[in-house]
Amino acid sequence: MASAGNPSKPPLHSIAATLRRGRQAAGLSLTELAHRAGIAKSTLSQLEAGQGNPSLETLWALCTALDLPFSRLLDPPRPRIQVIRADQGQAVTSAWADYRATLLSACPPGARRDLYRVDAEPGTPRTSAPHTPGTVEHVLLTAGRALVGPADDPVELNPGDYVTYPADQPHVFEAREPATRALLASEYS
Amino acid sequence: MASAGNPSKPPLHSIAATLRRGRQAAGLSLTELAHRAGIAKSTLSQLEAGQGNPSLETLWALCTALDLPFSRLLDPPRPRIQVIRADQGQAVTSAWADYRATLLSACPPGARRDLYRVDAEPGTPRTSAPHTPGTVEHVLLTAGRALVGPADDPVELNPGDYVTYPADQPHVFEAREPATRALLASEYS
DNA sequence: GGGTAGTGTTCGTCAAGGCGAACAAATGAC
DNA sequence: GTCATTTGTTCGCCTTGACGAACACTACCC
Repeated sequence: MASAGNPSKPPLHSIAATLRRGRQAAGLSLTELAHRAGIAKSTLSQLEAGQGNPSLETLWALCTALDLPFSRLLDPPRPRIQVIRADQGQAVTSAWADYRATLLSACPPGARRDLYRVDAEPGTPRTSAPHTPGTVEHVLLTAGRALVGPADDPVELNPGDYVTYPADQPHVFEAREPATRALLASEYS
Repeated sequence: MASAGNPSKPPLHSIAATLRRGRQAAGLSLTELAHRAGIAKSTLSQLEAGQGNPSLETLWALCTALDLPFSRLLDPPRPRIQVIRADQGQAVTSAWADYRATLLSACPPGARRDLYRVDAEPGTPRTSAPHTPGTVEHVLLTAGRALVGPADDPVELNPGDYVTYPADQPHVFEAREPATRALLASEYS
């Protein structure tokens, strides 16, 4: 069968765009980033122009300098904040058993989602500094009550409620009742 | 200033191991894979030996030939069934607020996780046919009680308990109390 | 105006990666 | 046993990526 010629080209332009966005988000000049990464700025310039065929060392140096996970090199754009209340969302029901599954969020290609269980008590709200660019958080409240979301526009959640929001900006988790619990998925890639 | 010298090296040996495992899993000889990927077998040989500094084109060609997502190049092995009870797991606590986050599962590179909310009632258990190979499910029980996991070895869960198990084999979700709820993450790629 | 300190670009040089042939080592057919 | 065939390795040649200087350009200060 021999699929000898493989015409698939590496997504150079995606990588170029990712690098440029990453660099600008970090507030670095091309010269500065090249210096930190230990590569020539000419190399970086060509890369951001979507030209060439960079070596692993070059890509890796840029990733570490930008504090980007390597797998983040080829990625898409952004999402926004969204709430699905406990009684909302389109559910998939089972024909045989009394079972309802509601799709809260399909995972975007290439993304990674770490899963956390959160236990919080009323008092000082927990405010998080912005994570790396592109990070999105998902919260499903399982018990209690909480104010969750972007620091400047949080959402009140009751048990069963779900919210997703960009986490590359300041965000907050404030328990409103004792023994508040949630599942938190941090999506970052 | 000037973090000029960046001593961090690309994980060449991880990539080498991944490539070798991928190739052997596909049942390909070094010659055959090199031919399919359109690269010289000498190049591939050196790569699997953990030497050199491959170019993006080379790595990309190998990924497409092996049908591996690019981000999967530097990855560890596989998971199995695991339970983290409500009071278990190592938590990250906040210095200021009464907030505890427990990492349940870090997402493997290249994987995708769809998030579902499940509502189930006692009665006939819901049994699922095996999903595509490599699929893993994560369940965090939020209310009620349930028997969850591989059909031949399910686990009893109480609120706050977490379980993960391979879903490319028959598995079950059986509510043991009315108004049983859970978050289900389906990890499949 | 000139001078300076930034920006990101283009160019010539050099080292290094990729290629293909030649190689050794293991296996199977006869 | 010999002859094939396939395995993965090593080697010389050539292409090419990375480097660094020189470049054009802008902004700001004096």
